[in-house]
Amino acid sequence: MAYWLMKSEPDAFSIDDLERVGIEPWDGIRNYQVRNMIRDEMKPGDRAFFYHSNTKVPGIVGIMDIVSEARPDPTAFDPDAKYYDPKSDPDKPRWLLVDVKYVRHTQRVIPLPELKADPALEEMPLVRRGNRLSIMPVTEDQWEHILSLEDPD
DNA sequence: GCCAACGTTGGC
DNA sequence: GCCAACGTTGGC
Repeated sequence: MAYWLMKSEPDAFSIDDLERVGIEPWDGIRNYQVRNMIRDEMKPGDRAFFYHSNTKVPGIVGIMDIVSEARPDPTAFDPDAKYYDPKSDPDKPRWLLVDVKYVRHTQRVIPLPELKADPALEEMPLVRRGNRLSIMPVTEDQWEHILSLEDPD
């Protein structure tokens, strides 16, 4: 079982939205490195942090389960979709998604500056300069460490 | 295959 | 809203 961190802008899709719907196709991935990771390494049963990006307080806000294999992202075929890609052919899909399932909110938002300041997390791509991956792997040690930050005492 | 221009991400 | 970083596009 592997661990991940997945970013979403809460204005587009938030942890509260995920709680409401339960299971959601994580669509809109348009980066080859991320696509290859979900295709080759992500498996049902893996667990992920939900991260709010591009918002007033960016940070980790919840936990979810990966509940599907990677499968074609139908929004790539939809001319009206925000992430429509005319080069993605339904017979040979270029973009993939996985389904994610709500587990719970974290006990508090764990803000990015706190993650950045933590020596135990300095290897995380999230806190490294210039990183732009919307999905990234988290080691088991990092996962456990972040969980230990939930309770500020 | 090079690389300038352009678009996107995302913190601040 | 600004802008650094970086991926993609397309002319050559």
